[in-house]
Amino acid sequence: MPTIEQVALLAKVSVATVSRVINNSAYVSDDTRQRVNDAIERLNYQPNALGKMLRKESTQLILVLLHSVDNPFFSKIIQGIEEVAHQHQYNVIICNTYGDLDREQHYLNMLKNHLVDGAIFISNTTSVKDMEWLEKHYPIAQVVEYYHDCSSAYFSIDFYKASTDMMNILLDAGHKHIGFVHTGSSSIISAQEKFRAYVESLQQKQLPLYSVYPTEVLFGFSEAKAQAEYLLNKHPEITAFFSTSDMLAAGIIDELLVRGKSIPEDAMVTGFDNTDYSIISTPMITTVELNSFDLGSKAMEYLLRKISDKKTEPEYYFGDYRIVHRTSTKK
Amino acid sequence: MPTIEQVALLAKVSVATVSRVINNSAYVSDDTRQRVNDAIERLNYQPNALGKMLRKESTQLILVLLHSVDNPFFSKIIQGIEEVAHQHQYNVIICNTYGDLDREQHYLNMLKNHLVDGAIFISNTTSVKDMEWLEKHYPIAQVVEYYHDCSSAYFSIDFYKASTDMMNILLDAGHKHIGFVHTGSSSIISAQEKFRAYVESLQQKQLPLYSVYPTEVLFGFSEAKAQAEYLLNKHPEITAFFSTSDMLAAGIIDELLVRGKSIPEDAMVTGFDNTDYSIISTPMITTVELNSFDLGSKAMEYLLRKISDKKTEPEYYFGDYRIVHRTSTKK
DNA sequence: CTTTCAAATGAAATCGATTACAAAGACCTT
DNA sequence: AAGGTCTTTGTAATCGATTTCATTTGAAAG
Repeated sequence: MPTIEQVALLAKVSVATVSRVINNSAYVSDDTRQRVNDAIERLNYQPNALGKMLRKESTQLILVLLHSVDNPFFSKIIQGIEEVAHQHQYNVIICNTYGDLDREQHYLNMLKNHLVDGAIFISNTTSVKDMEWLEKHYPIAQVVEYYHDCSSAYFSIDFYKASTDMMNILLDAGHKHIGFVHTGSSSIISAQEKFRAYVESLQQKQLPLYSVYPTEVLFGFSEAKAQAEYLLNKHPEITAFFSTSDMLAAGIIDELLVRGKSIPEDAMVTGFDNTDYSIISTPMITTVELNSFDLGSKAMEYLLRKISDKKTEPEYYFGDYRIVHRTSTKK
Repeated sequence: MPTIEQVALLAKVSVATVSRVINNSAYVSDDTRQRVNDAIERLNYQPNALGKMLRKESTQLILVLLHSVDNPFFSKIIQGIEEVAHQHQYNVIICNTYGDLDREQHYLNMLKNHLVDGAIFISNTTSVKDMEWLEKHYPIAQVVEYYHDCSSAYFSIDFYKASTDMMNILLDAGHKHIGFVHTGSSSIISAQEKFRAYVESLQQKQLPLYSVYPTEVLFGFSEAKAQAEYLLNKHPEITAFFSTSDMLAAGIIDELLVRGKSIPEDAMVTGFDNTDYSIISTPMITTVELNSFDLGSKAMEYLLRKISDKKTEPEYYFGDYRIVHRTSTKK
């Protein structure tokens, strides 16, 4: 592994000159430039990134923490982040936490140890208190999931409003017995807001609530199917389901079909996120589409501002969304 | 941002001693240890990772390059890699290339610049020649996709054999007109082997081939549906489809259902990878399940051996697979 | 009372780059 | 010819850690 020093030696110049050639940072005569480039070529020299980063006190690296990449919904967000990052010569590092605090802390050390210049949380496990502390010391931003009582910046959508819109579709279609299906952590803001919208929509019309207390199991087709089965056994009067993701909607649909119901005639179902699942499912699922790419890029742009100027004030952004009407609710 | 020097100053010891306390690497009296820890606490000191890495000439970082995290099939592989990596105090960095060579090269600089100790390619865009060169200079491994004429290690499955098994299911069910549907790059080994199995299975029985030349579009539901539509219009005699992924199978199924065919009575369809798509689809899809976690962990274990001993010989591993029989082929 | 060895600590080199500063030469200008 | 500017290069400090080597101290052994 050749170093800059060996290049300098071979080219018979100082390391400073080699550095100048590499970075094109100052006057170098054509002759020496040639010699240096030859030496670089001959030695197959690759500058050591660590040396550079240490000296520059900047790594041009951004950490993205998320539950797990296997949620396809996250993919577009990441693309948005990457797009902006690459435009500014930043590289993006994606790390899976699997909702495990230890693992998250472990990866967060990259931030604390200055291995990355900033971090974006797509779904956080860290407590509000720790987030607040991080916000004070490092450039960070939250995407989709966030803490309302945390001063750190976030880029999300108004889940309450979107969910209320969804509930209105079911209510306007005349449904009076609407079930709520959710699996996964109930501590995240999106889950809370969706549930709040469900509850308040029904309470305003004095309609009954049907929901199972969220299990702490992960977003799953089978879990949703099981919840739907449980609810339908207990309350056969249910004719519609509001669920918090497309995958769950698919599970509910499966259960309804097994029971011989036809959709949307006998029962309606709604999903969330407009993932591929909503198209693959038969019938296709009515769902909420967020501009996730936009959320990712907006967050990254903010982070860049924050990195270059520590005094940048945190921003709080709610992006657009639209409801995609499909067969699962459309007669 | 406090440095080790400021800690030393505050604790009235040398930086060497602070380092000893942090790393527990040599004799330190209880008294000074206490003082150092107090200073660390008071300054809220976090050691700078770059300094450490530079000196140690090891970053404990592994780069994972893949097309894009939005292919859920990759998720289990990554989990396998992470599991082993974390056991050995390595961190994993995931980077999306989107099949873009420039982007891949860009990320590969992390390897060339010694920012990571090794790399795993889950789906590579780099040419065989470049891979061969990388193999000579850095610890690398390939997972799932690989180059047969490249000496670098790989961990995959025998796609030809698995695909032949699949074809036999369709052939044994009596089908004589079987279509092949594939979208995405045809340069990857899995696509080639699957296609080879399709062709040879039919040729052995002197049966006709039905396939569209693969478009370079990405793995898509709609593209698969369009291909099925095209093939069925041209060759109404087709009664079965062998497709290279679950998502594609879902697209084909959709087209068949639109045409009023019932599955599996009128037509059969097979997928690949056993992703969630194969369960969500109605009917559920017969598919091939790989032990992806195992492939990931095996690759990571090899990489660790290679890192600690450059002379480790490359390994070539074919993992287990099993066919999951579901409604799309089961009468 | 010397010798020996372990424990405890610090000074300084080192990892591989960037960059401030200094200095020397070339080329004009007046 | 003196002074100024621009080009070109090198020396050495610096980033923040680890680690080698040397030194000191104190206790145990002879």
